[in-house]
Amino acid sequence: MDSKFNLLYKNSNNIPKFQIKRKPSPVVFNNGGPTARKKIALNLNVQTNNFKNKNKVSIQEQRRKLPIFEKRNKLLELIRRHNTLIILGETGSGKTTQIPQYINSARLQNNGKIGITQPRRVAAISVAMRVAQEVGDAVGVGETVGYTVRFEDVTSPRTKIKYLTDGMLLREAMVDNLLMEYTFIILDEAHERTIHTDVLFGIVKQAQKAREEKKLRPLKILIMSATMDVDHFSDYFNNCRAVYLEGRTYPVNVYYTLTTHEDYQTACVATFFKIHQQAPWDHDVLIFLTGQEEIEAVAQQIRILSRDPDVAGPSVKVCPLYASQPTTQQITVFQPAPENTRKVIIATNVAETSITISGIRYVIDSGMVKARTYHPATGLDMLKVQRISQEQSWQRTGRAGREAEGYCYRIYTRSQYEHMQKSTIPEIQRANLSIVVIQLLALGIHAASFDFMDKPPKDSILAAFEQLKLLGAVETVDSRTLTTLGKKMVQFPLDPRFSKILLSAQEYGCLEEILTIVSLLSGESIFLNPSSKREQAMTSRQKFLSPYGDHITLLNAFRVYNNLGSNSQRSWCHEHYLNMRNMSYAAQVRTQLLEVCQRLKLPIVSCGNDTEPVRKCLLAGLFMNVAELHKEKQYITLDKRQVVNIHPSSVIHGQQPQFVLFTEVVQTSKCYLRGLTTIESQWLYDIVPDYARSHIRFNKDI
DNA sequence: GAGCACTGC
Repeated sequence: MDSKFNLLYKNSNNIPKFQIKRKPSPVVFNNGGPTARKKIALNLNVQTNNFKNKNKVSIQEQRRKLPIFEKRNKLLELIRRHNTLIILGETGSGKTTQIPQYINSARLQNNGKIGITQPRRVAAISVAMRVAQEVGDAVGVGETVGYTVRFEDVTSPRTKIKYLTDGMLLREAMVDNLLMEYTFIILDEAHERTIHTDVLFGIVKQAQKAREEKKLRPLKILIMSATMDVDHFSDYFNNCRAVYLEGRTYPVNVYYTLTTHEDYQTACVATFFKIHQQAPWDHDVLIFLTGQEEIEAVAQQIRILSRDPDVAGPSVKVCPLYASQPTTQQITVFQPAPENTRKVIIATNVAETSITISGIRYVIDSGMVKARTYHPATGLDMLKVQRISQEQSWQRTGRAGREAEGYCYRIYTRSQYEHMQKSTIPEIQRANLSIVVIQLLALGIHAASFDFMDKPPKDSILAAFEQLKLLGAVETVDSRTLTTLGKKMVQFPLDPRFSKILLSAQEYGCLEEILTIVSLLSGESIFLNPSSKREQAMTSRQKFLSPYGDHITLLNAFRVYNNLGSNSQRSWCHEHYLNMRNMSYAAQVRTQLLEVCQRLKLPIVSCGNDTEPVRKCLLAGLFMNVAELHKEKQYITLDKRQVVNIHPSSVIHGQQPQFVLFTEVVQTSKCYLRGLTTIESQWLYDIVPDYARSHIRFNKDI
């Protein structure tokens, strides 16, 4: 079998050269003996397809069949007795959908509301819809059961069970830090440790205490999580009680490689074909890799090899899967493969939490992930391929055991596994904290004294304060309050630098233009660049190009789009290789930001075709993001004196203006500036004189 | 002349 497998590479001469770096050897795994067998527990993920009433069993019957049902009374008793409770639930335990209903029908919330947070919008919406159906409201979602996410509030004054994104609850907390609307707050998927959930931990804990002290209506807190890190959670919540709920998962046989494999991509391909030749055709395979380019390359490789006449096994349907993919392509992942065809999904970590696919019996785990890390010392974001954590590896493994006993092939040795970090570093410890710091200040809290479950690095907090001080949001780095400007900035759902830009627009008379640019920067890129049609894409968009840079180019494209009727927008986007989804998202953001501006009574004026006010205004918030030409094609940032390059995707690439402003720096193979606008150094002296004097002169002295 | 994981307000 192994020698046969080797043959298959000899005959395949069609493979693009960048894909196979060396001749692959077969990957050898341990035999997956009894010790490798482990029944694992996972979080509940939203699975809309599971909600379908397959066997015409009534909804109530389905509810009774959930593992959680038998524990209903015991759970209610515990919830009654404890003010804070941790609920650990395996996948399919039904905790997300059932517990709020149990509380509601037992009238535990005493005429108050139950708020249940989710890290993702789709989850909040789809769970709410399902629960509304279960509750049996004739009118459906928006009555007893509702949801609130950005751009959408489907609740009524009668809503008792409200699903919302964690970011949304955080916004609500900024209006009322005691969260008086709720008698129950359920923080679901707490193990994911999103930056919002982490801040909410401290907020709800504080609200509970404050309400008790002020003899107000008590706040009950439930923390729901997959089975990890229990002690850590419990320690933080004053040693509160934790209960465990069984789920519905199947055993997964786990295999490790016997030797290390640096070329994990090729090892994944080799392992796939090993499985492919043995497993029944209807057992689908899920491969975890790190990024778009890598996924497309491996997909291509598998397609080519599977057509090789020497390869045994059924046909193969290859489905790449990553978040930035057009939705139409993502849909194919959910469609079952035709008869006698095996489906192989090659995915990033979207498939770990956000997207659940049925039919997976095999998982191949590269053990790698691409992650973003913020470095406070340089202010740079770095995107790096690194090893996953042990928790993450079990999350991936669990994807094979959703419907039946499964298999997981780990492209790393047992010893490598044992050397992995136990948990993924929480986002709050590796992110730029300026938003968190300003939001906490809006609540009168200094981030350095906030009760975090895991404290972010001191340097990150300090860097955030220094940035806020430069922007004029705080007086000093010790401030516990915001300036008048800071209070306005925090109204916007934006990075403080962008809020500052919006608030400066009045001075330059260009709020119309700035609203558009900031909205476009809030979402993903509107430019499509299919590798096969790159030339056409570039020429079709030629007319939007501005010599002043990427921001003005974005503005030009949006202006045309926005003046079109809604029925011609789609085809126009298609013609110009623009992403319609991201374009209309930006339009939605723009509407929201416009509302905030109107609330703040900012005059909505336009500067017409003059770009100078727009560029100056951008500089008012992004003055710490300026680079000066240093030598041939090389720039140096004024702020931290980093050597940087213009990213080739920029419209400025190829030109060498003396000074540029940028929206972000990302380090990949080099340090690249992305999102550029040309500026005059004199503007810096006019807008931020102190900053300009200290930084420009300093740079010249080198 | 490179190529960016994933969320969210």
